[in-house]
Formats: sequence, C-alpha cells, structure tokens
Amino acid sequence: MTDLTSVTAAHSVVSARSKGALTKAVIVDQALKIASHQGLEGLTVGLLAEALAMSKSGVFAHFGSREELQLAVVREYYRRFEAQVFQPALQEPKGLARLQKMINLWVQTSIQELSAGCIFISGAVEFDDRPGPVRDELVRSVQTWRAALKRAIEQAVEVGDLKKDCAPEAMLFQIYSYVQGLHHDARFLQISRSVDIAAQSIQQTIDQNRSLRA
Amino acid sequence: MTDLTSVTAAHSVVSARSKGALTKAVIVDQALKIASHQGLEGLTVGLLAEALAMSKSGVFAHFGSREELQLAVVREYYRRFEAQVFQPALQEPKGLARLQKMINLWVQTSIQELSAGCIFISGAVEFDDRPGPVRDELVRSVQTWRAALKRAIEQAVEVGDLKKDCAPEAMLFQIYSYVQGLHHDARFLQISRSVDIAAQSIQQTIDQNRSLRA
DNA sequence: AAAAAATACGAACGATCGTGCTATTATTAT
DNA sequence: ATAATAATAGCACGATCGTTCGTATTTTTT
Repeated sequence: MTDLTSVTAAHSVVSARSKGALTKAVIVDQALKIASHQGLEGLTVGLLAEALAMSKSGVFAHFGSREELQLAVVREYYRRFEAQVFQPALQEPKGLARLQKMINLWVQTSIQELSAGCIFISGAVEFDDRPGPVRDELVRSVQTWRAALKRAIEQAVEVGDLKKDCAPEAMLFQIYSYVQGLHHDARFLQISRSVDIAAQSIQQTIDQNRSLRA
Repeated sequence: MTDLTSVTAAHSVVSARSKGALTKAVIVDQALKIASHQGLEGLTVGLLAEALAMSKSGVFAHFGSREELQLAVVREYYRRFEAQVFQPALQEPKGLARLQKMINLWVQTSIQELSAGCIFISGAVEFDDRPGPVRDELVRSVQTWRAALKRAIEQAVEVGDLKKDCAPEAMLFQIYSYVQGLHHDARFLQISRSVDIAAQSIQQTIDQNRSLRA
C-alpha cells in the first residue's frame, strides 16, 4: 500500500524524541487523514480529538490555533510528498526517465484505494478565494512541486529526450490538468476507467514532445 | 459583462409572479454569488441574510433547510449554465463549430473578471467525499453537461469534422481537464497567462483529432 | 374594505465552532 | 527520589451554525 497518509507516517512518529513531539506526530497524522477526506476546512479540532480519543484542549494545546494545525498538515503533506514522490524520482537519471517516474509516483499516490484525495488539489479549490497563511503555504508547496516538474521537463529537453521546441509551460499545464481531471473523474464522478484515460492522455502529451532520434 | 451570477439573474427575478417567488429569486441570486466565492459549503444562512439585509429566519423560511438552499443554488446555476452556454451553442451547426462554441462559452463564463469560480468544479472537490442530495444534484448536472460535450464531439465525427478514430471519451477528458487546470492556475496560482495556455491546449487537442479533408 | 393567506421578523433552542483558563497528571532533569 | 517541566483533561466563554416557533406585517383574494 502506497499511501501518503500511512506509509511515511512511521518516520515522523519514530523520529520524535520527546513524548510531546510523538503525540503531536500522531495528531498530525490523523489530521492528515481527515483533511484528505473532509478537506482542510472540514478538519475540525473536535472531530480530530474524537478520532484520537483525546480532549479537545489536549489536541489544541499542541498548535495554539486551528490555523497552525492546518499549516502543520500542509507542511507534513508536503514533507511526505517530497519523500515519496520527488526524492525517489531523483534516483532516475535526468531526462524522460526521471520525468516519467515523477509523474507515475504522483498519480499513484494521488489516487489511493482509500480514495483519500490530494490536499494540493483539494486545497487549491478550498483556498483560491481565502487569503491567509494556509493559502500561502499551499501555494508555496504547489509552486515548488510544479517547479520541480518543469525542471524535469527542461532537463529532458537538455538531455535530448524531448524536442528542442517543446514548450515546458504548456506541457506542465497539460500534465497537471490531467492529474486534476483524474482526481475529478475518479473521486467525484467515480469513473473507474479514468485512471487509464488519464495515463493515456499524459503519455500522449509526452509523446508529442518527444524528440525523434533513436 | 458575461457572468452567470448577474446577467441571467434578471430572468428569474422578472419571471417571478408572486412577491414570495420574487424575493426567493433574489435570495438565490445572492446565494449564487456567495457560493461562487466561498463554495457551497461556505454558503451560510446568516451570511446570506446579512448580505440581503434580511433576517435569518426570513431567508430560511423560503427553503426549509440549508440543504434545500444549496440544492436551489445548484439548480439555478445549472439553469443559467444551460441558458448561457449550452443553448446558444445550439445555434451553431452540428460539428466542430458547435463544439468550439460550447467550449468558448464555457471558458468565458467559467473564469469571470470577478474571479467567481465555476460551481461545478468547486462543488466537485467539496462534495467528492460527502454523500447526499447536493452531491447527487451536482453529479447529475456535471454528467449532463459532459454528455452534451461528448455528444457534440460525436456529432463532429459524424459530420466529418473530426477523425473517424478519434476517441470522444479521451477528448472529453482532456478538454474538461484543461478547464479545471485553467480554474486552478488562474484562481489559485493567479497565473494570468494561463488563459492563453489553456486555450492553446484545448485547440491542440481539437487539432489532433481534426480530420484531414478540406 | 374585510378576510384569508403568505411572508418576514425576533427571540431562542441545542450543537458545535475555536479558544482561553485552571488543575491534574505524566514525563523529564537533577 | 525529588524537583522542575511538559502534557493532557475539564470546564466554560462567546460566536456562529441550522432550525423552530409565535407574532406582526404585508400581500393577495374575496
């Protein structure tokens, strides 16, 4: 099972030193699960406390404010995203291989069997009209991830895997849109074959920009 | 100004017969505006009443429940969507012209200068994990709209504007994804040139499936 | 104009929201 | 083991949520 809300969780919990940091990690882990389903706005202190069999104030004390809790969730999600999607892809050599790996890992972890959604995508809709630190953190995370994707595309051009005249921004837009579309069709419309259609569309975009040599 | 939350509003208000139906139309109109910004979940009775300079109970009485209010908003949005996007496109002859018209009107009304978002898109994220009548109504609306798009694609194939072997489902996925991507980039990331990139990507998808004759 | 019906308001409800306090535990450091 | 510290629970607060109800005011019908 590859799931951002469970696999990488062990790390934060294990790496905790004091008791406080440990329970905080457990809380954030649970908060992440809730936010993946109910959204960051649906994540409430009372609900979280109940799921943890803790008191509201006990949970709350670890963050000081609900906003700080939301921020902790976004940061943790980004941390896991980096560890699970971005870092492993760096093992692959620069070029198309790395780009493909990034996309594959992204798609894999975006749509889980638990149907836990990607917070970057749901958060984008929730906070597109709601200014504040949470929005800023979300934008920062998404921008970083998109910059990494774009960089991978550009490197694929440099290496010669992709066409010299390929427009990285357009490619990025299309691929990012497809993952959103996959999210939409799989989670909202519950179209099961959307995974295949999305994968095929992504491949199509890559193929269009692939250089013709070898 | 082409705006689903204002232009077509006149119709519902004017066509109202009794005083009750009239104010109800005004309420729904305002509710639509709020929901376009705060989302259907962010639409609250108190907020709505305040915006209308009415009492909470006065507003509430028109619907009987918050859920019914949300449903009224979804239905009204669909009604305007149909009147403003779908119906005008039927003026165009079957084929690529009609399809293009549908897409153009959709993109135009989806992203407004007021940055009021499309409820079909924001609602999909809000309700992808929240069962109930509102979700059902949203799914129904979106499915209807997607069926219309798909039908337009198929007709374009029949007429000979699009290739015989073009996969309508894949085209639909790509185009729908691009509009989502446009929403995301324009509203959340505030990338202004995303309108052009999206339009270009949509055109690209169409061109790929265009038949080669004439 | 009077009667009937529809509509809006005001106040209040229980629930839940985020957030403080205070006390009591449980964990660390000495 | 004892002292210092950190973590959790309990309780209560003001605000807001959706909702109900009784009353006053319009609007509509007769």
